[in-house]
Amino acid sequence: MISRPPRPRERGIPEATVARLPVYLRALQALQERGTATVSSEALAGAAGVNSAKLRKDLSHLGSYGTRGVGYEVEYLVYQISRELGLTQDWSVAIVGIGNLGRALANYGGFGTRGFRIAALLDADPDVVGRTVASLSVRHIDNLEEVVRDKGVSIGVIATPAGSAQGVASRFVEAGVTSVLNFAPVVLNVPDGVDVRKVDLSIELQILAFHAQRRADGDGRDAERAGLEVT
Amino acid sequence: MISRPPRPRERGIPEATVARLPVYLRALQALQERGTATVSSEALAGAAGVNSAKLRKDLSHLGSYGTRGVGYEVEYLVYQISRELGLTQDWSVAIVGIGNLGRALANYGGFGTRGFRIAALLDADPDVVGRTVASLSVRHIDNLEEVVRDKGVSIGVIATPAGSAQGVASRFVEAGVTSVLNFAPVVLNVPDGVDVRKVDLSIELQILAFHAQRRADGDGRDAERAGLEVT
DNA sequence: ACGTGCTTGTGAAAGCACGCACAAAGTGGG
DNA sequence: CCCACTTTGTGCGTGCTTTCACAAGCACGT
Ligand SMILES: NC(=O)c1ccc[n+]([C@@H]2O[C@H](COP(=O)([O-])OP(=O)(O)OC[C@H]3O[C@@H](n4cnc5c(N)ncnc54)[C@H](O)[C@@H]3O)[C@@H](O)[C@H]2O)c1
Ligand SMILES: NC(=O)c1ccc[n+]([C@@H]2O[C@H](COP(=O)([O-])OP(=O)(O)OC[C@H]3O[C@@H](n4cnc5c(N)ncnc54)[C@H](O)[C@@H]3O)[C@@H](O)[C@H]2O)c1
Repeated sequence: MISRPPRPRERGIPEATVARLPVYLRALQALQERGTATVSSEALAGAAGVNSAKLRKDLSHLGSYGTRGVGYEVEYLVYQISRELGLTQDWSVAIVGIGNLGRALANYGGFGTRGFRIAALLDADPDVVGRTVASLSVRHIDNLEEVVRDKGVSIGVIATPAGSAQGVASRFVEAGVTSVLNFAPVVLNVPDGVDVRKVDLSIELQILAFHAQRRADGDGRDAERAGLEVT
Repeated sequence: MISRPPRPRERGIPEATVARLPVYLRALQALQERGTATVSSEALAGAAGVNSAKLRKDLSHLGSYGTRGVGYEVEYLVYQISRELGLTQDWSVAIVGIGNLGRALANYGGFGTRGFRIAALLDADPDVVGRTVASLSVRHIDNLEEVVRDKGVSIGVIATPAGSAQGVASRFVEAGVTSVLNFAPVVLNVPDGVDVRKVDLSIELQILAFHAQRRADGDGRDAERAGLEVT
């Protein structure tokens, strides 16, 4: 009865699950490179640093891709997760702010391997504009709209100082970019329908400091509320 | 195996709150620089990009530091949050892996202003060891234990390639470092009591891609399921 | 054909997190 | 001194997340 009409249209994957899928994907790709054909939820959960029940529930949101008594076929699962995450298509990325961080990002080779193509680098500094970074010539920020259009940029990365970030974000939005990754330590204001994620190293350090202090405080006695763990 | 019957349910600020305190702190410091003396939960919440009820509840975990009818005294609140986060003391940070990213981190000035002092840079590459980066001479990774001891390092930052990250993490732990910030795209295995946080740019991009794809899929018709927001 | 053993997929329970809405508490004017 | 107004602190309902625990499903050997 249950024919095999693949049900890829499961709307509504929990946000928490979405955030873990990339982790599973990476673990699966590592297994794949090692030639592993199938993997159990227990083993994959171990590699991803999560509880196995959570892993199974997460995967169940994509469909029933496992085989009871056996586990999951690695290659098939890699494909399914990639498809769900939208990695079967290419995404064009523009980085604005080619300073310390922007250069590091541009030179990082780990993006291209996962469907993300760095299409353009932009900066406001005349000394930086025109220089070649990671085989790309840095364009002036004034060309943002043109670059977005011509290169089909769909993801904008902001690596400018905090003071310039909101302006850059607004221009991205104006140009039609609806996905933004922000490294500047400011809260960006964007209209509905635009997805902004931030990476803030200072905040990470402060969270670590909080836990470290707590550990030091309640020392000796009940220091067990200590570590979160793993990643 | 590790069952923990006794629930350590004592003094506890929710994890979600801890993650937002640094955001409030930054907003408060911006107000402080502008000379603002007091601020309402509504105004501060706006600056931090959160709901005002959430802000008030978060702050209530630290104590009753507001005045009804008036708001919060900026300076006092800055102090209280700083103290809670452990920023009234200095934290010594060591960065391992002085490549693209490690150099950007070392050159970033935004840490020192918040109680974090970059105390040492370490690398394994003979070409990198001995060079001066951000006024620090890069030490060889073999000196990790010595450096941790002599500089009182309490936070370790890992910016090495993925393959080296676990080894570096283990050495950090062995040397007594219980807080680790990991940029390498691997799940680190550490003993209980060690706090690891990860920053993974690829994951952020993949989450953006997921939402972007969803937006593109259900276009035109019900595109309202669209953007989150965050910052 | 059928039992054995292993692993998935998922109800159900428990725990968190969020945000509304409002009483309590403080300010300032009259 | 009292009243009108403002803003905090929080009780409570709602929905999301995590985890447990186990029936159902599949492979394989007999
Ligand atoms: N470097 C790090 O490790 C690090 C760590 C945490 C956060 N950050 C944040 O990342 C951002 C960048 O850091 P950085 O160290 O690379 O800074 P940086 O000063 O080295 O580089 C900033 C670059 O942005 C360019 N720029 C400034 N205004 C611009 C505009 N309006 N349009 C286009 N380009 C503009 C500048 O010309 C410069 O090249 C900052 O917001 C910083 O707070 C950096
Ligand atoms: N550059 C980026 O923007 C970026 C973005 C996302 C993730 N990452 C991750 O950050 C890490 C570093 O990236 P990168 O671009 O700086 O790489 P990189 O190759 O430029 O630098 C890595 C450095 O680590 C050193 N190293 C290697 N093994 C070591 C060891 N065992 N002990 C000490 N040092 C060692 C190398 O000598 C090198 O200097 C990688 O894991 C990468 O995946 C980087």
